[in-house]
Amino acid sequence: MAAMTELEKGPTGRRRGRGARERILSASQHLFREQGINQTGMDQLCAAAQVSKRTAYQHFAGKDELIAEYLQQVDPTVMSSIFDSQELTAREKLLAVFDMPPTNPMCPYISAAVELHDPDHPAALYAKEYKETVTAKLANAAREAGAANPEELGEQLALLLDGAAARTRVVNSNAFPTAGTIAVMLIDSAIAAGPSNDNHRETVSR
Amino acid sequence: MAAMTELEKGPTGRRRGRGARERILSASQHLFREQGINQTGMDQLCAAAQVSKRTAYQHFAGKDELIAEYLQQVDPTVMSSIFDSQELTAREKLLAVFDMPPTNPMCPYISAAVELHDPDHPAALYAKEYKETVTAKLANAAREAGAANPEELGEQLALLLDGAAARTRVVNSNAFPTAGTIAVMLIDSAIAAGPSNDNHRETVSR
DNA sequence: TGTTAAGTACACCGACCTGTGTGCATAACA
DNA sequence: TGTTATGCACACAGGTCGGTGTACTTAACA
Repeated sequence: MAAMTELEKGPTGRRRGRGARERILSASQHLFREQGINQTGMDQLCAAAQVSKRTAYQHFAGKDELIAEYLQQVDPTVMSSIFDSQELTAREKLLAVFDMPPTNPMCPYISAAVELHDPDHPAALYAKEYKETVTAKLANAAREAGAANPEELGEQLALLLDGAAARTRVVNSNAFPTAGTIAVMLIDSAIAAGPSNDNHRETVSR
Repeated sequence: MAAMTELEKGPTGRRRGRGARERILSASQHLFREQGINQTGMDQLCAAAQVSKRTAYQHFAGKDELIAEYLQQVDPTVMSSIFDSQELTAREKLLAVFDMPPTNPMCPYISAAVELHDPDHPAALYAKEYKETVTAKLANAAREAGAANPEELGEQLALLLDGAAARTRVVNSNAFPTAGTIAVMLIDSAIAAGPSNDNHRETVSR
């Protein structure tokens, strides 16, 4: 509602104008997540961003392009607060991803892929790319933690994440704790099986 | 394409008319799954079902009602071919659910919940109900298999299922084998921990 | 054969959607 | 201060959507 961020008057500093683009993307974060992409019209979005429709279409070639940029702005660093943390051990990183939510309605990447329903849509391609990046980061942390098969563990944990997100949406209870429980089992089992002999942490493998 | 079922001329036997309702629901199974619910208009659906639009709206109060009935017809028995099987042990039942797909694009229940985006939509309520039924059946089979905590194992396996479905959609590779691998671990671990002492099969708990 | 329920053909409505065209205001920078 | 990119207000085009009204044919059953 009245919590329309603080850039209402625009940052006044970007380039020349009054930062309409930022407001549009900011509004899309709210509306696309809370109402869905298809349920949010450009008129409503422009009104919420306090931007004229004409301006919106000067910044974005069309709604599809806006959707793609919206999705890219959801988490541009791909959970770097977890994976680039200096304070967490690799094992703690693997578990931290299950403590993030309850984000709003659901993982925006799955939502976008389902709502757009076109695997070739730029946003759908980015969603896939994002998921693959997360999986790779999980695999890296798994390797660092000394897992027997880091790629496999990464894929498994990624699946748990997606399962928790999807299930939380359909059924109406937080499924992340359950996913976390399974994750602990998988991680401990994989680490117990070990990579062979040596270190279990501080093996920065890349 | 030309594979428009076999009831083109209608079953000729139902009640009086020519079975338009069945054709509509049959067409919705194809179109809603392959194109999505929002992307499928009533005009297209009626054309595919070879039914006049007027007739469609005499059978269904509106698109929402049609969606709900479509979803209820996807799997009315809730995987009874697995759970009511006489030939499968309880443990085999728990694993069999991961061998079903690759169904078309994705679990229709998750799709519906995401696409409709209204938790109170009749179809969304049914999706939730369906998922809860599956979870309960998994828990039953888990108890029958002698799992330490059947409810927990049921919830865990259900989460794996949803994760595999969602992930298969976003990333573009079949995630069910990975889910199955995790399932084996969880099941064996839960059974090893045992309910206490007695039987590991043929305990028809309901 | 006649009655009646079921289905048909097709034009049409209002709402909403993405996207434009145009003329005007204004903030930023030189 | 003047220039120019940036943004605004607003009407409107063209399309699609869900849903309806009307007058008709046809299939089922008595």
